[in-house]
Amino acid sequence: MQPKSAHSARALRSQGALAVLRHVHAHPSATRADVARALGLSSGSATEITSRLKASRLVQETAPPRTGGRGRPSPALTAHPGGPLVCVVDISHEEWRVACVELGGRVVTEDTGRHSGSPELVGTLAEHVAALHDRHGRRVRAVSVCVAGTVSGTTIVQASGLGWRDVGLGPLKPPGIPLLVGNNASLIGLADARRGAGAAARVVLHLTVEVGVGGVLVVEGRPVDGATGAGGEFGHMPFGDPALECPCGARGCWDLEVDGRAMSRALDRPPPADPRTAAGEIIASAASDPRARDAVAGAAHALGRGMGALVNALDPDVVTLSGLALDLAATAPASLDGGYASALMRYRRAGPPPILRSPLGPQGALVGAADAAFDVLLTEEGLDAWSRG
Amino acid sequence: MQPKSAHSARALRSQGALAVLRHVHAHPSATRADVARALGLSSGSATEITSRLKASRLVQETAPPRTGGRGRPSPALTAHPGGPLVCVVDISHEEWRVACVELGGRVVTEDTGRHSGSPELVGTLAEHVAALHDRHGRRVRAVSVCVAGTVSGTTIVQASGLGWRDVGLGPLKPPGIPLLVGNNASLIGLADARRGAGAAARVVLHLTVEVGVGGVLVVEGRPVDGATGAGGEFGHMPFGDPALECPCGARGCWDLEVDGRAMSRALDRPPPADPRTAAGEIIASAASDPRARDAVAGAAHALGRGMGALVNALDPDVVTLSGLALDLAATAPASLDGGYASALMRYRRAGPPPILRSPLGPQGALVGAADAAFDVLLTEEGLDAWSRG
DNA sequence: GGATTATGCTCGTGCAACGAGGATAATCAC
DNA sequence: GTGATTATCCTCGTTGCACGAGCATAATCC
Repeated sequence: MQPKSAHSARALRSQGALAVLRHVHAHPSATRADVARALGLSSGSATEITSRLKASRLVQETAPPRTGGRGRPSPALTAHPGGPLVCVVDISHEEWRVACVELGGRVVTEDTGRHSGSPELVGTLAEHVAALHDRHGRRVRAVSVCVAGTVSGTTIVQASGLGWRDVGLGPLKPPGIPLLVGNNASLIGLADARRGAGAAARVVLHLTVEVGVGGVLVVEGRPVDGATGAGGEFGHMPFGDPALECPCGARGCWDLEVDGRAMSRALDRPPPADPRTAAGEIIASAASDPRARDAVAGAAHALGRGMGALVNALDPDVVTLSGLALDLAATAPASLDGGYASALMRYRRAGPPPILRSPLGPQGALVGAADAAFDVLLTEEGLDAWSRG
Repeated sequence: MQPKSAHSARALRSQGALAVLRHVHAHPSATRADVARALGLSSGSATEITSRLKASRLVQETAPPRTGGRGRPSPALTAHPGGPLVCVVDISHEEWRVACVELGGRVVTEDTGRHSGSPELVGTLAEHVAALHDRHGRRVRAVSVCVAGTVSGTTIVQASGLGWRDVGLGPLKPPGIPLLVGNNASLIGLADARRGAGAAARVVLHLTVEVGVGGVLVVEGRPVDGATGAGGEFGHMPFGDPALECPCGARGCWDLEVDGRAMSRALDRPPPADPRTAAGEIIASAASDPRARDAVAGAAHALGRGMGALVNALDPDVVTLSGLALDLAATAPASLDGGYASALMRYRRAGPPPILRSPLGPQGALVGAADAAFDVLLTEEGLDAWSRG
């Protein structure tokens, strides 16, 4: 399908404003002069566009940040205090978070709590979302959910860590605003590719290990997340032992080779109820216990092998890691590199894509989810809708 | 990396023309009214834009195609007879082709020949390209090469079918115009996703089998071909037997499970010198020979399994097939489907992405290579360069 | 406190597209 | 044939966005 260039006069009209707004979102510390330079705008245009954006309650100009440089200081463009907000919901392992994020990615409000894994959590979260919607009204423009599991559209089709299957998140959607649902690995990857270790690269492959392995390919800042948002479920490629059946229903999934389940198996332990915690313990004990060290090395090797396979297939500029993958890489770097090299096509071995560590912490997924939502809002239609109100 | 919106007044100015030109390229039979409707242009704008494009020798308006419909007939927009051309070079198995393709994808001239597999072929092809460049002068705006092998930038790093390794295609580049090199599977996939079986889908996974298996993921008409153009080398993911070493240097490559080498192995035959031909013969003999039928079924099953794994990871709307994959699917459909279903995550099995047959024949790669080049030409810079001449 | 440097604002200009209204070119019905 | 119908095309005045030159402004440097 050829990209249908949505062309119209209206599209042209808002393009300058849109470009500025996107830049402000991507570079929260940018000054007005920075933006003008980056976008190739004349100072006259910058004046006009920013005044329009200010009038629309989208950005504000704050006092110059006193850089100590010469010349007239340039005001910083930041999110307007009455500007659009994204409500981000994070459903992970044993915790949930509901936050409001403004343009630029700053978290404005955040609620957290623990949960037992019951799908009734969805109702609780819906109440939190509704409360935020009531409080901020029209300012809340989208709800973006980040889930530790496989998603398809707005449904969680499988979440090994939570024990959920086919849980619809429709109840989280307030009427009239979009609901987005994404896998946490994909969203961390998105944030990392844009604002973290992958920021300088055009094609970023991000991988994360928690329960199983996931990730995403990000090309020029756009996540390659497939038809339903399930793209990036690399953990269910059969890089592993064909004799092992995965909860997903397939066999030999890579998932089963790299996480707490794999390491427990290598130690002849029963499958852990909580693979995430088990993995953390085994990795921690690797410093003193040779058997644990071997188990970690095995997982790191399997991670490296799959990484090499994905590099062969997807040809990224860099590979970035987060979650337990960072611990595996730190604890057994030689095994990871060995597995990586062994799986790469020969021609790649001389200069393989570097493996970088994501600097984003646990907030990464939140920022990614907000970014995904702002991608929808920072469009001609999104701006139109905002201005009409 | 956030997409750096190349914003400028000049960008705005050419947008309408660009949108029209892209539409004409994607829909060669479109009338002027079609284009205006598809792009949401007023008839006044359409008049202005087309007259500008005609003046720039980019399109011409031909006599209305007498559809027999009511109302005033609308002229058809087609490539200008003095418009830009792309020189396409196809290096495949035992043949080469050098063609000129105009806007819209029509092949204007075509030379073909056979070759022995010697890398000296590059020099011969360079002469053909140079001859076309002399003949058409400035009209030739790009050279786009389609290779049956793994490419990185403008170098063929490995071509099992040709026996080449690290062959640079720089000599094919006339000075001052861009040289693009792509893998034939990726380019067939691009053409198929835009103009073939995948035209209606947003996310298309294309797979082709010749010697080994290759393909590409195409999202909204854009190929996901990685940092160096090597994206889509799915054949070198370890879905196969870890004991087998691939010419690429890795082990267990999927490549080795689905082509003539795999089927010969299943028949206890020695590795064929020409796996493509061997595969054709074995598939042909499957009608009468049960052992051949089993060998074909094995390859089809392996193809299906890998396809399922890729669907898990990439989440396409549809999967399209070309090359020998079509023959495998036709000869052993149950094995293909069985392998596919077995590798899919359970939640996908109820409604898996449909497997479609590519209607594009051997011209597919040519069209894909031309499309890839026109993607570069149908940009603000490309149009600027054309107009300046 | 003046020189330097960098940025912001004003204002006239230009371009691309819009939209309404009339002109044009085919088919259809009789 | 001839008029009705349908669909498209062209003309022209208007609009909105951005440009760019010139001047105004606000910091640091010496």
